[in-house]
Amino acid sequence: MNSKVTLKDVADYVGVSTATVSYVLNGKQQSISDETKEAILSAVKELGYYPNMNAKELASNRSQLIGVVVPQTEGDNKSVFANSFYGEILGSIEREARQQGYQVVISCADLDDNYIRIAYERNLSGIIAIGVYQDGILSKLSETKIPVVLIDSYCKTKDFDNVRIDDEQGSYLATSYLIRNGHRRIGFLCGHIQENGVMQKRFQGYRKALEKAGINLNPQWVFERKVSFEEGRLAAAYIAKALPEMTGLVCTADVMAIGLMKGLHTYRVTVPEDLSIIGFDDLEIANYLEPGLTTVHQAIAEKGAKAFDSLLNEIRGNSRQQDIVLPVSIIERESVKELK
Amino acid sequence: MNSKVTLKDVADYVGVSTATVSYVLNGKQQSISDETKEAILSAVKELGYYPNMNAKELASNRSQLIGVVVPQTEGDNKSVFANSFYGEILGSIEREARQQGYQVVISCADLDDNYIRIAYERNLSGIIAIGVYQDGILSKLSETKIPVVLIDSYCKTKDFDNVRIDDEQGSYLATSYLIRNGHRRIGFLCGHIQENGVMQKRFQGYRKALEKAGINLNPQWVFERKVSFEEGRLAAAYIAKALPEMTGLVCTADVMAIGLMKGLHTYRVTVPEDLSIIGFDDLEIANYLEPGLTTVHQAIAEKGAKAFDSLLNEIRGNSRQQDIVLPVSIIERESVKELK
DNA sequence: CTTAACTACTTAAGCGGTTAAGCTGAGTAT
DNA sequence: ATACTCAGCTTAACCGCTTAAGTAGTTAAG
Repeated sequence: MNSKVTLKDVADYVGVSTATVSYVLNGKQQSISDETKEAILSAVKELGYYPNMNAKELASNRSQLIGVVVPQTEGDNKSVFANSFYGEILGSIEREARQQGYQVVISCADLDDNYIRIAYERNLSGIIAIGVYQDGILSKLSETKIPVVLIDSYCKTKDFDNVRIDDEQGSYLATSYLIRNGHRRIGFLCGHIQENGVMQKRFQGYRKALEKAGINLNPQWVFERKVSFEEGRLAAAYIAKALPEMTGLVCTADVMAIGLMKGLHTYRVTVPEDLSIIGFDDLEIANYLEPGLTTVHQAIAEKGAKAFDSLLNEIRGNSRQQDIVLPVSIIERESVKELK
Repeated sequence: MNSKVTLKDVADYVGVSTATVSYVLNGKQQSISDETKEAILSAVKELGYYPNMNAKELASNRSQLIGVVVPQTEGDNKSVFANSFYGEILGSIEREARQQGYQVVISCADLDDNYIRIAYERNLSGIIAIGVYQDGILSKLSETKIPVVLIDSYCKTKDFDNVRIDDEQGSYLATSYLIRNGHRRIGFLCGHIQENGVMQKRFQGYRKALEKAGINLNPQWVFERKVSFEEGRLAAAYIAKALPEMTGLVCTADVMAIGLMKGLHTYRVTVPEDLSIIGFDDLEIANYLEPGLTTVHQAIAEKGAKAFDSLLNEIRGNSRQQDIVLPVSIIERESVKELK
């Protein structure tokens, strides 16, 4: 670990050229005698040589760096990583990347021109972007030819792989679950539908499930707010007013459902007696609430892992434009009551 | 954004040497006429030139990359980023870094030799490491001369800045709060004390507060477990047995307190009627539970921000070996009952 | 005995920047 | 007229590595 042992130092030490050392270290096609190989390898150990990645990447025009971009804010001013959903995705991407010898550079500042500049400057070999809903930036990204995989994105631009869950199905299952439990007057608490493709799909699922059961959708019972604990809590004021007529509610995010449950307490409405609630995401915390939150499960960590797999494929020049859809399922806990 | 516009391209376009362009772009001391400056700047725009960071860092031997290292696992097999405590710190570091033109490379694999290698290879200009309790690796890091700032670390090695809260004081406050509320038979649920400096300090605080109030510490009521929701839940079995004698409990992590509350439900013990609980960290979720979790607040995001500030100072060659201690305070919610 | 085909290397030209040192010509001092 | 200064550049070495192309020595084939 002595400062600055270079390839040249190793080469001199062994008495060969830097090219030979480079070939040995990178296992290229060149034929090198076993003696020389061993001599080089042990010199590397002895001298404590480590490659200079900048030089390596500059010379080879490849890089072992990938970027992960998350939205700047979701709901409030906190970093989105404070939301364990993003944290878990990030963690699983990093784990996969590390195993493959890649490092992860993060940015919590949305996918914007600034980020594209960085990706470009750093010669990132790939980008994973979470929750992008604007086509504009994607077409710019497309020009850079950097491999990109999106997570939970709904865009017209179809140049990229996309890993997501079946959002519509999730919402459909959630709504149907309430219906199966005897509910017919079911509300919907969600993020802003216009700006957010995920919310659009989930709204579709809700709509279709109602339709199939012959229930009219009541627009008064669709509550759009930002996605956060606090906004969920604040929604309680409006939702309480819809009671007792409304008996069930589909929430498109566990965080909103959790905030809501807290907020409802103020209005003395208890879950699930006065209102059945079903969440979405199955965050770890959902299992530790009282009552436990019945919710739509998605394999969060798997999303990250799958995204990295796809990215690696693209980096290696394989496949393109896949839409990878992970399954969802209902996790039954205690926040939904069966209506007789 | 056309592929590979280099400094040379800009220089040729304007009709000057690459040196001149470099001087203009980096604002160095060299005197350059305004005309030339403007010509270069507009050529940069026109051609869509972006520097190649690898080349830049190679030539200048500086880098705009910092590393953030978190422990591999805490409690269970999930990525620690799923714990919003770490997520929030990471987010705040990234925000600060971005504003200063730095990028953040993450690693969730503990601070180990492998990471030091990466730091070295990548020429990281600094490292922020969270929750390091082993001196061995720190002395190795010390040799590399890379600026390092630790967060929540308690190590003998005093070569580095350390940002933390007053853990002992936090625990002391928490315990005193229970005492002030009439509790005298107070338990302690914590992480493994031996392996974890933070837990040691918090245990001290608990001990001292009891001592000051003339209360004997009952070792039976000290529950050591891993720090996670699930381990908190599992602890309920043992803690329930200590009731009704024990009336209050200090938890050294909100996640444990939350898991515990869930677990206690199974044993039909209610909080705070049957047991008063005070947490530690003031995670966002603490405010959205029912009952709201009374807890020791720490400014999590600020920890990250302060750590980056310190790091930047060191990178710039200023100050060394500061111990930055952020304040703690009690947030009163509803999980503690006043005993008559 | 040539020639071809290997093996086991070396040479050297980059990759895209930085930066110390040098050069040039106009302006000023002597 | 001569020397000095200094603004405004240029030159070129270098950062540490990759890699196409070349070379020498051996062995096998014709």
